[in-house]
Amino acid sequence: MSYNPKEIENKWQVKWSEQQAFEPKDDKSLEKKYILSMFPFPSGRLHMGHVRNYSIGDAMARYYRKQNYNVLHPIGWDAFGMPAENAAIKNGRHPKEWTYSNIDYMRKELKSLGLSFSETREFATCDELYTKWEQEFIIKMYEEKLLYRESTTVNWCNECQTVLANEQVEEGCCWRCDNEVELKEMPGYYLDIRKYADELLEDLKLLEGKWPSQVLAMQSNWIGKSQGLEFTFKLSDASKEKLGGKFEGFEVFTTRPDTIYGVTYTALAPEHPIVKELIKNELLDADVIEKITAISNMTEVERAKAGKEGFELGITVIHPLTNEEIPVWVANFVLASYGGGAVMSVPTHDERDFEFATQYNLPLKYVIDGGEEGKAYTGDGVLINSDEFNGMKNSEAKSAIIKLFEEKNLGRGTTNYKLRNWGVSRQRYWGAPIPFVHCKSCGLVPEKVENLPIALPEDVEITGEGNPLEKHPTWSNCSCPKCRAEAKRETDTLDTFVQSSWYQFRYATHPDKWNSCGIDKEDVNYWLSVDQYIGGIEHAILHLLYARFFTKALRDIGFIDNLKEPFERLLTQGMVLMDGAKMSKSKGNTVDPDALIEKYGADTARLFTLFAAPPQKELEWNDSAVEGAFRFLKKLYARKSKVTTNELPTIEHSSLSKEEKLARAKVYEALQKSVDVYEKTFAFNTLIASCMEALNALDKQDNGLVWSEGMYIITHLLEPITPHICAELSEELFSSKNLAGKIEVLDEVFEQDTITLAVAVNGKRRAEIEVASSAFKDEIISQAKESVAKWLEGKNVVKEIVVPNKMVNLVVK
RNA sequence: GCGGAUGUGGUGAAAUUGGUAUACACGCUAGACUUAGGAUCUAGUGCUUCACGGCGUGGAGGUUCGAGUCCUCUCAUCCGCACCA
Repeated sequence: MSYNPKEIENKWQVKWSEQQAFEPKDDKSLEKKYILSMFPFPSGRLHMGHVRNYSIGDAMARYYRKQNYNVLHPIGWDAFGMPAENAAIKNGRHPKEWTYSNIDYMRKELKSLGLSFSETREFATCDELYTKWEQEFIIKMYEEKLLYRESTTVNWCNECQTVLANEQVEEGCCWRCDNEVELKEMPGYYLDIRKYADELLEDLKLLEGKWPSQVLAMQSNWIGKSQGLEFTFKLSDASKEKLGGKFEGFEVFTTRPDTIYGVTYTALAPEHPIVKELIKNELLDADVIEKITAISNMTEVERAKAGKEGFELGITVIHPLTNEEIPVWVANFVLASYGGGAVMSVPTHDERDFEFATQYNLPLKYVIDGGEEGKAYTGDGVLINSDEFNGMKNSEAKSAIIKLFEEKNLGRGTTNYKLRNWGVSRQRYWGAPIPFVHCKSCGLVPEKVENLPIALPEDVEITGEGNPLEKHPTWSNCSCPKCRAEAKRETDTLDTFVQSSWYQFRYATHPDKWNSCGIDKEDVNYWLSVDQYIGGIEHAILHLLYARFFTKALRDIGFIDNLKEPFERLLTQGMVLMDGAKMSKSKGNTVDPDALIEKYGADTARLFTLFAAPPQKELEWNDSAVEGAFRFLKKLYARKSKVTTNELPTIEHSSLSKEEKLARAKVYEALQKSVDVYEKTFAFNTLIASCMEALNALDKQDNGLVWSEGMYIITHLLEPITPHICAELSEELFSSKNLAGKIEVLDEVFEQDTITLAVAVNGKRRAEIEVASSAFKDEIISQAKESVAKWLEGKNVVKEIVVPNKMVNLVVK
């Protein structure tokens, strides 16, 4: 009978499901492995990226399960989010119905790939039971002051009609719909991730060598720690008066306190309170007010593209050291959200300040020696024009000047981060409701924990205009949990990234406890951290930063014990490409996993995915290479007729022919390689190649015992990659004995009677010799010389190098 | 501009500590079997040369008996961040 993947795969998928073969065991004394592939968004159908992600994770999970580890390999659904609402708008389907029916379909697709997921630990993040516990965490975070509500400038996507977190803005555009993001002032809820900035940065060190360096670098840049001086510029008396006495001055931050004597102007962000005050009281020319307002209404991208623009505000501040009067400007490049929204400008030693100063003819004052006139000098040097600090190296002056500020109580050394707090409010329906109530007398009040979950109303109208929860006639009506007066429920929902920040703990929590707690500490102590996490690089900052933060926050508010990092090791898989471009529906260059499985079977799909490229690299799709993978499995299946015994045979190696010995050596080479591949390098492509080599070598001989041993080991090795065909062959040929436990490597198979050595003259390969493996160095050298006599004529051999088992190099003159 | 990576046949890619560069697969060429083949099998396949040979891991140097691998410089491509004071 020839290879029939459909029949085999169906048989085993049913069998595994019946046997509950992939459920983790409750016994906590067992050694565990937690293998996690990032869970999918239930978009409707699997794509090849999913197939790759889950094939990699499944190979690891199956490998460890076979080594008798207690393996947790769960799957679930990252189920809230915009696309569900878009489907509602487009096709009139309810987001909930759309989501759960997608899940049902995709669950079948996953099953058809033969993935060894736990079935009992599956959940969707839109399950009310999941929402319930998440809301409890949110309330606790509010009580512990990790969550707060404030009104500030936010990123607004008008297409999605919602606020976005900083991390969700890519080059000034919405991560979902690519619309340009606007800045808008509005209230929202924030998680204080900045409180953890330093820990998040420090703990990246724990992940070195375990996470891709690229991801570590990206996170480190994103956190963006910098050290410097923070101080207040006091307003001149006249300016104070002009502002009605409402401001004493404003704070600035600089990483270059050594250049402080070179300050010739200061600049404020258009959103700065002082600027707003000037506009409010019409203390600026009407056309200037108009222009500043125009800047305020620009998107970030527009501002960046616009080039530098600024206006003198007609107020001045006093330099804290020189007491000089310094003009204050407003400038479009000053960010409201960093360093207090104000900068001290030193055009002589900062490129950006220089450009602005040149444009508006502002004065220059050089304070570090070494540059040229008419240019900004950003290098190191000795201070000039800086009073008592003249002659000091600028690297030393940095700390000396900070010290002076601190002594005179003018300012302080401080650390600043680019990282901004995580805005988690979304003005959308399909998300977890933020469990708060607005009461006229009590203000913002968290819902009582016993009332959770605050569930979404089912009867909503989703039009894409405005917030469906806000427009719902009755849902937001409630009573205040504190005073019982009539109150209004919060209609914002949580960012979907909140759900994916703690799902790794939910999987680890035994399903029997899912009703009684969100996270079980003991279960988490046993299963976490995740031994191997696998997913796309696109989450390098977003999800992976949030999940790290959430882990630390949940620890600090008492929901988990002393866990530092959730993901011990991270593998970021490369994209699946077709014709050099990412597969996408709009480009029409997709491969449908269902069709692929229908034509070749899951094993071929999995084999090709792991064979075509190492997992970390991009994978270029190639239809005929898929055929090649299929051909190999057909061949493997056909060779079952060669097997003559149903167990691992004992073979007397020395009595074998050359071909038989070579075949055994190839088989054991693959076995030897497998540990490294499955546990360290994940270069499944090389393991598969070794198995192909082994099968090719077996084909060159016809010893039944050698064949039996070979098939026994090859099906053992490939089982994590192509589980169905291997399970089938193992059952039929070896009563599945080869799929339990380890197989020991036999060193004797690598021993050979003769060795082939390359002979090089002056490093250039000239000949090959065959010597007895017992041969002494002298014998080898004389034989080598003979083989390359032609190149030695008339020359002196000055050095002879023998590399054992490899080559001989003769150095001649 | 800053940060991270990657450059090896026609293609996807291999290559412990520096030790026979191109394993494995695709593609291609030729042949066999076939009514036929997008099936299967066999052989060949880095470039160059009639040949001996020469040249070959982006480029240029260097260290070494020996470099894809180590060092210096350089070029190209990809990814991320980007007026962060």
